[in-house]
Amino acid sequence: MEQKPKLADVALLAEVSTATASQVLRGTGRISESTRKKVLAASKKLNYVRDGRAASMRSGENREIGFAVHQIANPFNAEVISGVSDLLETEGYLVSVLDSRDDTARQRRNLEAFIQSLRGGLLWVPAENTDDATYELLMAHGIPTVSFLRRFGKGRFDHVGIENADAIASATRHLVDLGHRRFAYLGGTAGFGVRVERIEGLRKALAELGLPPPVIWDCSDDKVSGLNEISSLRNAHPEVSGIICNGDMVAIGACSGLIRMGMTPGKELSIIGFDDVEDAAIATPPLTTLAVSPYQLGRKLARVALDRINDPAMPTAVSLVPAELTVRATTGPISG
Amino acid sequence: MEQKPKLADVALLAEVSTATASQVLRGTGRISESTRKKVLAASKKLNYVRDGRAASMRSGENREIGFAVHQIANPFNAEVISGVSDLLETEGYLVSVLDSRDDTARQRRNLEAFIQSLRGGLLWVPAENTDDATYELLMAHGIPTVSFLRRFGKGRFDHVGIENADAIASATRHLVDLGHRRFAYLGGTAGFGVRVERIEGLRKALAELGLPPPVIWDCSDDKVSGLNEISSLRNAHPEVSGIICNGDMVAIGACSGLIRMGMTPGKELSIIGFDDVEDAAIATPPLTTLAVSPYQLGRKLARVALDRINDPAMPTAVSLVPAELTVRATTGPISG
DNA sequence: GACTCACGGTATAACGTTATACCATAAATC
DNA sequence: GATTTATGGTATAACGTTATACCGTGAGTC
Repeated sequence: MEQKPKLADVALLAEVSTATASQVLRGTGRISESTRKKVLAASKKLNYVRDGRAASMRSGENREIGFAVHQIANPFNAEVISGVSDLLETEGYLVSVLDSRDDTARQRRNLEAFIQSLRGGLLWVPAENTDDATYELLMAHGIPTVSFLRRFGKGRFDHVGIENADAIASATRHLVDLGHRRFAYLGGTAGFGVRVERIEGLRKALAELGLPPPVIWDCSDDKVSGLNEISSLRNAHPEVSGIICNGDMVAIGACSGLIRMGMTPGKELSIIGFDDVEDAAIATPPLTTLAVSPYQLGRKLARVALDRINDPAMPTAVSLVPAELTVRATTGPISG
Repeated sequence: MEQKPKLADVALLAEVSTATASQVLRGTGRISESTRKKVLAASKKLNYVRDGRAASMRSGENREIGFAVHQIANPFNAEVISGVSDLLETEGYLVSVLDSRDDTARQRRNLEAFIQSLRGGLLWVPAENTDDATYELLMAHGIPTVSFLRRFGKGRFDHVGIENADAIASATRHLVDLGHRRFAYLGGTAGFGVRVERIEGLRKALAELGLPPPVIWDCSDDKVSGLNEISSLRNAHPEVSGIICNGDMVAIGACSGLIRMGMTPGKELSIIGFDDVEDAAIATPPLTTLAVSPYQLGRKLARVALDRINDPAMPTAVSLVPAELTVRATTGPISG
């Protein structure tokens, strides 16, 4: 196989200068139709692909966007990714995903390597307990960055997230209407954005209704944890009948756990998830949840990123999208 | 904020040449301890991060690896990704993920953009119906590539996959021992690697036992499809009692479907999945499946890629890892 | 004291693009 | 016919690294 063709090879074959070839391929519109054709033919014949590194270095443009998530396995994130890339791809960007697995050290390594290639932008779900230094790192290197879901500090980056407090308030009202009086919040680990806001919302909603504060029960946001933790929670707090979960996966796990314990979600205990991932509707029983459309959320995120890239001087902003209570089978009137 | 510092700035501050600064930062070991310290101090003080584009362009090295998958949402893939990046990160590589969503057009766009930045390597689960041109594209640009799971042509790229035929044979024997005589293969769409090999394996295993050929029932590899298709399959082929699925997700969906229809997986019908994703063990009922450790598979994949990168001249090879029958609750003796 | 040699530093030319400024030529204007 | 003005092409200098080849200096050898 021959050497990788470069612009000079194309120019040579088309009998023009590299400057001309470059203009044709970039479509500046300054080149006559006849030479345009020659160059395009030559490029095609040689199977030319430009070296994006060189191009980006010279032009200062880079149409690659990174999406650094805390957990690639999370189906919610997977749907967000679809929304993000559908929008960005139509604008000619390439979206690639980095996974920190909520490990700050891994996240740090990933971001350091990412920064080196000076890509066009970064969408970022910060890992839990991300330290200031990592934020400084990103700030210092001036890559347009949008934080997502988990917010840190204020006004440092653009942010796209969920109206957590409002959502939780509507879930609480729903359960209270069904007769529930004692609540727990299940899932998530201490200290990070969404969970803090949600618990705060729950506390406030209960206080306003004159009800006792909720039990807070930490665990990771996956099915297995939900399955395991629900029995401990039940044993420790038998008075609790309304459970609001940090995510659908924990909620689904918790429902499986209840079934294993011989109970029925929506009868002895009511459970509400968060997100409305695809599985929520087809779980047995179908899960009552706070629905945010992850796909639409992804599109919103992409839009914010594009705006930032196109106008880096704009003041940073926070966009919150609402979550809507979707009642299915895991909530019901209190029994006994 | 000042301009982004470059190597020249570091060299200036350390009072050495850029050549020296470069050598220090790369650790060639040719520079005296005293100047080494000066340079490192200057670099730290300026918060210098090298421009990876320029470095890669000049040196021809690029420690970024792309992993192009057909479906990022698939939990199996998510676990593979963990294995891949755990191994590659220890070798100083950055792994980023591209999602084709099994759409050949999107895959094409992604790969074209990917190639432009001339990264260090590509791990690739080809989308279904990937055309020759896309393979040519990758061949032509000489990026070390390893295909994964889905094989195409022969010997063009290194390949890492699963011993599909053997696995299916053991699943078949298990079901036959339980008394099942009529089989179906559920899930996957026509014409691609793993499915072809598995169906072939099933055909052969049944033929050797003197049993009738299997029913082939196509559908996408997700829960919803499994849930929906199982009833049509049941109606169309009431004689079938042993179902082998293309993946755990379809299998779990099919089990949910059976339950909705008032049946019990492992009684009227036996169902076997493939992969052993995390959900398989905690599904209700727990799923009998052909277990491949996706994490270990990922490490194997990464290993093969590294070997290829380190020795591009080596002849291409195919590595197959076995899948092990893991009996849980969705298979049982034939009833009636 | 002339010769070799290792050591540690540097000047310089790449890598493959694109932005800029410039220069022909032909057409248009008076 | 001289002057302006589009039009379409090109030479050249960046972008920020690293590989190569080179060159002092001082120590070691005979």
